[in-house]
Amino acid sequence: MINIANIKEIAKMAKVSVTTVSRVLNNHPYVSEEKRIAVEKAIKETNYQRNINAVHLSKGETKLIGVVIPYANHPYFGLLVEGIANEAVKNNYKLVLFQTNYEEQREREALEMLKLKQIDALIFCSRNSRFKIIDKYMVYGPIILCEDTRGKNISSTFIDHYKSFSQALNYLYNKGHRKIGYCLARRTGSNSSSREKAYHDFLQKINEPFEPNYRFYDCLNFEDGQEVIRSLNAMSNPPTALLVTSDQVAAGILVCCKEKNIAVPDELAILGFDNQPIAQIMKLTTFDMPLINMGNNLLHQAIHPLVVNHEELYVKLIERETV
Amino acid sequence: MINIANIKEIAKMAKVSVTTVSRVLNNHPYVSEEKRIAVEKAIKETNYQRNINAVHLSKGETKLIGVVIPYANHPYFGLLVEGIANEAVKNNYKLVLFQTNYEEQREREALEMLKLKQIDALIFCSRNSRFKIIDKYMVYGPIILCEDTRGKNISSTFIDHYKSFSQALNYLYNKGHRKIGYCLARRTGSNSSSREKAYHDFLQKINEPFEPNYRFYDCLNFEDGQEVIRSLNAMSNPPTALLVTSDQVAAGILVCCKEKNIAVPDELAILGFDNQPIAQIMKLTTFDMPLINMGNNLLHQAIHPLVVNHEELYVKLIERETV
DNA sequence: TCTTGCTCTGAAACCCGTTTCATAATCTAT
DNA sequence: ATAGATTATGAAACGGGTTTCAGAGCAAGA
Repeated sequence: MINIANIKEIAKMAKVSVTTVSRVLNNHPYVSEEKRIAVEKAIKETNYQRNINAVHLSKGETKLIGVVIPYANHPYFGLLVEGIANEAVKNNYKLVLFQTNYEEQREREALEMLKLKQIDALIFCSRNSRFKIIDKYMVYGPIILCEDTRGKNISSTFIDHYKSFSQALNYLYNKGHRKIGYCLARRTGSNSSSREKAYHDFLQKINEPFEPNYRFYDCLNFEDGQEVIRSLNAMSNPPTALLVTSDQVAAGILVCCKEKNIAVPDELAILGFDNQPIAQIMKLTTFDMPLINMGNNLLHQAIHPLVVNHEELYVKLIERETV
Repeated sequence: MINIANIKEIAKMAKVSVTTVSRVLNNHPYVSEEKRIAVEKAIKETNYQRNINAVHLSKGETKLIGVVIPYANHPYFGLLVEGIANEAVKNNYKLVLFQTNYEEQREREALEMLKLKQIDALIFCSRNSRFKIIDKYMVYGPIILCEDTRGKNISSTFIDHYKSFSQALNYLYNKGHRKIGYCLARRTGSNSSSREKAYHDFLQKINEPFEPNYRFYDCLNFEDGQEVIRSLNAMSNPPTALLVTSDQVAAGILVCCKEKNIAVPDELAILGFDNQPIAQIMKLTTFDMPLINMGNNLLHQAIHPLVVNHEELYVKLIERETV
């Protein structure tokens, strides 16, 4: 029984106007019981389905939320999207996924879709485009970021990475570490900058020199741990502790340590981030990040764009055996 | 400069009919150079953008492809989606993601969106609904599956899991193993069934008894390896080799083995599937699955639904150190 | 009794493109 | 020279809903 009827036919069948049918469909008040029942009967009999594109055209909304992520294939974004998706289901929204590989062109496409009203709102889980560009598109619909935007006119759910990185550094300091390195996913980006700033401020506070070699970038996946250990091995004065902003990478490092007989945590302490399942099984000390929660929240902000609000979520230290 | 103009205004400005504007927008032939330039000028001046929802209503297509996955947060589906997404970008399509957690209700929503023409085609990376239900929706648009559908009237890109599982079993057999267990992601599903059938046929062929304890289900993530090793430890007569249909799980098992001093591969051989990065770093022997490729192909079939076609892709053994 | 204010209803305007059809002008081939 | 194809153009129909507006019926308050 292929889709056939349109609202006119329903109106004819129920002997009412299309307006009344539309009212029934949208649960408007001011429809008499009698006519409502007649319309519902006609709908049932014809197996009528609204043409959703017509609805979109009329209403100018699509019930679609854009989600920008650099890689679909990474547990951090996996969890974030999971959180967004679950909340979307609850609220009868669907997601349009933009996998960008951090190409600005892809991000621009997402923004353009917002402009064209093909999506109702846009969530940036991570971005490469400058803020200025994103700002230009804010008139077209809600845009939500997943980074600290306090002081800016754009809503977000975020973790204060300056704060949590500082917390992590202090934790290592209290465990006696003075030579601390770190691994970041990328060189640029709001979150990375916050962390680097925290690092520099920390060094200053404890009065230790800045060692450029102690920084590692492009640490994204399990396999990136190899390169870190390789570099460490080549150092005459390697760090005694490593802050690793992804449990995947931390796990990769850990495996390499075992292989190369580097004692963890005695020779090298490893502190992860995310508290992914892999951290649990590998007994990784890590900072729990409420990613699912964060996803929930992001979607909520996207569909209830009442006011600009910045929602901070907090990390929690999970002590296990690598520090 | 908020969106303002519509096609009528452009027509007025360029002193042509809306039809001609539409022709220019859609690169129809039969527009004189002169008018084409006038229209393009008006478009540029007003910064005109087509209302995409009106286009959808008119054309009955959306340039949106639905992608059904159970979990966003799993490397198998991550790679598959990555492959689909990359090909989508190339062809100017966007993806609508349906994360189902294997709930039929979610799968149904995706199918309904196809019916409502809110998406042009639908790709099932994995499904829970019976084939019969999916079949009912095939009149509404292309549906592509990621499983062996040969003999069925529905397109797919797939790996013959019967074949590859048999290949894996034979490989272990030739290495001297007779007591072989396996870990699957779920109890039901087309791929799992093929593998179980391969297993049974293999046992019969080599004339070994069927040992129900050697089967493990719900092995999806890294942490699920723990439970497998726990069970194995409690067995008086455990398998000497394990076929693990996800490198994540295999890696989890491997880590647990190290922890419990189970020698791999001497005491327990582990054979993974997928050839994820984690397999490389952990020196896991595994079957490479062309997931990105598969994703590319799935999208291609979705947007070029000319005829029913079943595209088989092949696994490739990667010998490392766990068998 | 007269106003005011609900409740209920439908005609018509609106959202905004695409496509069909009719017509005219200009070529091409016989 | 003439039938037939090709190029070029716009009016109008179409896709299918939502929303505005005007009007009718009826009840409550002044």
